[in-house]
Amino acid sequence: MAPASREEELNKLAPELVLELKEKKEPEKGLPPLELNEPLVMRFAPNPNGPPTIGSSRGIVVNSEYTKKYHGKLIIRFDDTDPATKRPMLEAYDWYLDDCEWLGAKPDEVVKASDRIPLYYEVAEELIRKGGAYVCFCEQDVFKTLKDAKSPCSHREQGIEKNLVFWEKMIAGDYKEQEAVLRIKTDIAHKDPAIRDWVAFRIIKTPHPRPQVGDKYCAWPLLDFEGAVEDHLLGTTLIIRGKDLADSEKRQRYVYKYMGWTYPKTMHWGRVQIHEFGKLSTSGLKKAIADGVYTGWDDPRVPTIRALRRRGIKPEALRKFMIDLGLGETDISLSLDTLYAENRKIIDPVANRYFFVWEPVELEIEGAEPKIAKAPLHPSRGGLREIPAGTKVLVCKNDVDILSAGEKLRLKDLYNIQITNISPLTAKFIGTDMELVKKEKARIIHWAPLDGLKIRVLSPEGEYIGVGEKGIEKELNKVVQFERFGFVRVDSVKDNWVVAYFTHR
RNA sequence: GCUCCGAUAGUGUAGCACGGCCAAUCAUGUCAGACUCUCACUCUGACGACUGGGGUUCAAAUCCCCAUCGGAGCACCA
Repeated sequence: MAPASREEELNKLAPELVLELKEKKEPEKGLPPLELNEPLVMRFAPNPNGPPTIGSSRGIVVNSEYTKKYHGKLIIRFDDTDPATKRPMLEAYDWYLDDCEWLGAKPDEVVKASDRIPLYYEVAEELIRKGGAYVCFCEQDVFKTLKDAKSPCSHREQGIEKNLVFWEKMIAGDYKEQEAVLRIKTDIAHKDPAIRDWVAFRIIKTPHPRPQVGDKYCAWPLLDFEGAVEDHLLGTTLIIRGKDLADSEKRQRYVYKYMGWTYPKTMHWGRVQIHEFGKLSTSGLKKAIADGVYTGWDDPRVPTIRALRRRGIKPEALRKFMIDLGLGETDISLSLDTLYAENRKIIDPVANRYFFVWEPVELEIEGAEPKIAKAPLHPSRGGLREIPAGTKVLVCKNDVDILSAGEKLRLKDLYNIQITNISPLTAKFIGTDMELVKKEKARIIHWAPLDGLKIRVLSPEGEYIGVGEKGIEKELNKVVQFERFGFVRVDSVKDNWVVAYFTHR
């Protein structure tokens, strides 16, 4: 039976079933719905060792989307507990807050772990008293060998009193780096080696970059401990984290069990790799910027939110892009095309159009009088721009390269010409009507006046230098479309030069 | 070596907890056409996927097992 007639038949027999059929087909768009039996509290927890990247934006957007949707609370927590190897950048704290706000994800609460070290010390001490943690003096490789053999080290059962003494000495700074750590007692024979007696605190004598903290502490918690305590203290009810941190939950649950706390719900997502940027770590970027490979954290070739902003990507586009990715545990490798398509839908209706000629070539037109072209600022909204054309104009080298003598062309919004010579490039005026384009299918190219504005466009693929029509300088900080080139954001105007950042085609 | 995940079109995603509504959704992409004084936008159409093999079942993308492939953890990084 054909589906149509089947439905008809069913309609006769049981109309209510047809309705049900239609209803169930409607899919839930975007993020999966949450089943909540308590108020939602979520946190986004970056290490501010660089500015937020496109990857960070996924965390920011998804957390904020859920807390908005379910009237929850959004916390940003800076996990800045490593003053040495992943040293925080002082400026990055504000960059995060700024980019969050730009993304429409202003947090309800901001917490810096480096302000809260004493709280972690309290929990550590309690854990020691409960017999859930011990100070270990084993060298790293010695402990690893024991751990791999599922054997406890001699410090594991040294007793609570001793541990308390050692711990006091640890936080007092009596030990050197590498000399002692505080371990959480889990199950030394756990089948998963990643879980066995993990380190909660180590000694770092490098001062913290924040002047408020400086050299106040030399026993610093590791992520698993700091995160475990904070998630409880902050009342987090749902954690979304990367799959790479999935084992954290198994480790942290030991702390929660000792302390009698309830572990939050968790969700995970896979790694994201972006075709256009490849594998770039924050530390790798930092080095490349220091080496002068990139001009800074907002260089258009760099995968930071700041760079995207500078290029004219709108926050709504980035949000939608990230939400549509959903919450898969699969590692994904994606292209920014979808983001660009999303952004284009937003900017196309509002971006004014201008001519920009890159790699300009002079074209002399015989028989034409100087004229002022009147071109629409936008194809469907009102407004005209005026572009003066002399007996010479500039055209793109790309267009010239495929030209042959005798060819007829339309200079957009100006008039028709016929090429008389390629080098030097000359043409003659052959009229103004559109018949040429309509009937003879002549190509239409854009152009720029000889005395136009000098323009530099910075794009991920490199730099374009050329000339654009006057008026572009009035679009500072706006996104416009350079016709037949693409969208750009006008970044600066000075000394007769306009610098624009390429958005996308 | 040990331990965890995951696998739907080029890309991303829906469907998978409760097997039949799936001849598999949506977006993006590509191609073709329409519109247009832009190679933009918009519109129309086409293309394109359940990793493989077994099993359970009347029925499997969905449940089970194995294989393959991919990712991650086993740090005094986050």
